[in-house]
Amino acid sequence: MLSERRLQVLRAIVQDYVGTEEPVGSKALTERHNLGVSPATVRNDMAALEDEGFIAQPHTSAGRIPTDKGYRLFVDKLAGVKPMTGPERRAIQNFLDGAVDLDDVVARTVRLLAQLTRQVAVVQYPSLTRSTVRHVELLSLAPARLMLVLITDTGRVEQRMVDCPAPFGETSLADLRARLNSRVAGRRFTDVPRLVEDLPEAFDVEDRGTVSTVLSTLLETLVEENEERLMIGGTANLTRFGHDFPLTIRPVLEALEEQVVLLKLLGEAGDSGMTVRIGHENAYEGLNSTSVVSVGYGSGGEAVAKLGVVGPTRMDYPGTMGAVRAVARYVGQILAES
Amino acid sequence: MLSERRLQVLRAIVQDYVGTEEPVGSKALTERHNLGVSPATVRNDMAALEDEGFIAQPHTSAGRIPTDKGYRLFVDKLAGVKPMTGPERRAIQNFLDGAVDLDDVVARTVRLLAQLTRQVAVVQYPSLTRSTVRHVELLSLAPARLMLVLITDTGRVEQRMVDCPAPFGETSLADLRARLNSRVAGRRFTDVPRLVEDLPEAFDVEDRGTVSTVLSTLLETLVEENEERLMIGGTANLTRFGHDFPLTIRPVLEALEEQVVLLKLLGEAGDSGMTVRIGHENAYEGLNSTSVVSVGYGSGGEAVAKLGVVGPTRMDYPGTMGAVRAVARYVGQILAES
DNA sequence: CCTTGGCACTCACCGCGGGCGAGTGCCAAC
DNA sequence: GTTGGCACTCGCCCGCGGTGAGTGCCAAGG
Repeated sequence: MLSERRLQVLRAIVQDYVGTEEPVGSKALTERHNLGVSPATVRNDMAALEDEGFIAQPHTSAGRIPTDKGYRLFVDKLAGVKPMTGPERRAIQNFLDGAVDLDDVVARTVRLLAQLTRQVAVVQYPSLTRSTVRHVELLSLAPARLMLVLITDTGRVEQRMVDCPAPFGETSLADLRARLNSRVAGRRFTDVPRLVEDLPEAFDVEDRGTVSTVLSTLLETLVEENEERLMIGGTANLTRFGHDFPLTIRPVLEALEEQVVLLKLLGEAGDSGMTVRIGHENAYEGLNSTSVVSVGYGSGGEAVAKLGVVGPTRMDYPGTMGAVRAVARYVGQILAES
Repeated sequence: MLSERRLQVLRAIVQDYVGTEEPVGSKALTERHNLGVSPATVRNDMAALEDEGFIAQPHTSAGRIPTDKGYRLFVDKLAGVKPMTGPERRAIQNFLDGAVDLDDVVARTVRLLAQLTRQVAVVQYPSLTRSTVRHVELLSLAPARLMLVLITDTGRVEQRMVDCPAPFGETSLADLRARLNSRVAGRRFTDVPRLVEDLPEAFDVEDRGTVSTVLSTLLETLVEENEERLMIGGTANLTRFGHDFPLTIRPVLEALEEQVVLLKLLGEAGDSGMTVRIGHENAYEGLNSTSVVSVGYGSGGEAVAKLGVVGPTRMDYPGTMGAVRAVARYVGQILAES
């Protein structure tokens, strides 16, 4: 176990390195933080910290920089979450309050997060699988062609074309529409399959094929994973990444374009509370020099999706975590209101 | 007027510079292209081209690189559009054929363009203002709350909530739905205002307020400009931009995040045929070192939106133009089929 | 008048070597 | 356990000359 002071030293190293982006030495440390001990003592502590793998030196006889493990300790034990200031809070709220629809909420959230953290923001659309059905609508486009429109409680709208095996009359359509809604409106997506299971039996034989087709399309829509869309923003902040650009930035940009990767990344993060993945803790190789701070958000107490930021491992963790948490909270409020 | 050979020299310079990314000198030119003249002659020609502002040298006694004006001449007079090869064509078609809905078509198009050109791709969603109405649906969510769903011929779906001034019965709703569709289905957006103008008069006095509200919401949706969304992709290709990264790449990333800027950019491009905007021809400052190649695309003969790529002024214009044109053509086909 | 070979000149690039200084590890003293 | 001293390491900066690609100019030849 590390002594209290050594933890202080680690904290100081992380803070300085995050501020200056340069390896920090023993002398500079004692000057900028009043640790109450001499550089020599700090040197001993640093040697110990290095032995334990919390810090490293890029070259012999240069200062130390934190390792992923060092950041991990810092985040877990040494850093709090820096709360937003009052003005910041108000700014967040004002900015989000102007949103007109779900797309706009997500878009604004992305911008806001990117601006607050000066990093790349990622916001997942409220997931279908955890929300409830507000309404299901069926439109007849042609005798044997329907459009299925699904409206969720988060304001999201999904539509699908349905090619029917047989013509489907207007009265049957109205009937199906009514029965369907009476069963699923207000219910959670996960309950829908069970609720509509026996629906075809209520119809004439010649309509059952169509009803089944409609139902299976509906169920597909509900589970369809690629509908877990997300929006990203603030990629311009990647230019503040470091000095050795092209090599660092390229894989990150590539990862950001692969929504699949990002979704998996967010999915791996814990379901409750804030998750911080540091450097190599990220499964995806291209993000080995980045940290991902993410948290779930939702309209009620329950998280329906996640949002977060991607930035260099050398980031201001307390500030970033504070911003992410605050934004998630306000977005949740906005969603609950609408 | 420039002699034929001088044009050849300019073409050779552009081609070599695009290939090597390095200033090209007189000797290298004569070696790599058989111009039939000696380096000395080429030097004279280069001096003339420089006087005219088509090329410039970064430092005294280095090779020449084309100026924006030089690229302009190259594109206008010297370069053709390089057609896609057979295999490329088939690959494009295969890739796009797999799309399941409009979002998917756009997403695939972006990926495809980015991959083919190895640059940043921008695809505008088919614009509402030029397409036609396929169907308008009205759903009653609550006694005084409706949802308006607009389906376009390009497969796009827009929805709006409508708060009614007074409760609106199911029969009135069905009536409105029927009348509305019989008037606007299959019509162009621009014609809709005229077609629904007198619709409220057909209803009872107590329903007219609601009908008017619905209509104005519909009209708003039709003209709403911020619905001109677009999708971008291939930003990772920015890392191949040049050597002096951060400075070049940052403003471009910023521009790409500002959809407004991009939309204006595409909007400024000519309505018919392919448009190439080179370097400072782009109004937006951040894109002064990039060229934008764009073209309209659409389901019929008419363009309903634009797509294109953003890349360094030093790009392979014939190849890029070929790819952009080919993709636009195939996307048009896909849209026409669905 | 255009083309060509020759020639002197410029200047970016590269590799080398020395001085500088921040930072370290070790040690003896407190 | 802490501190000051001290020798050592090594990355960084800077100035240096050599090299070579490329240029502009000029005089000779078609």
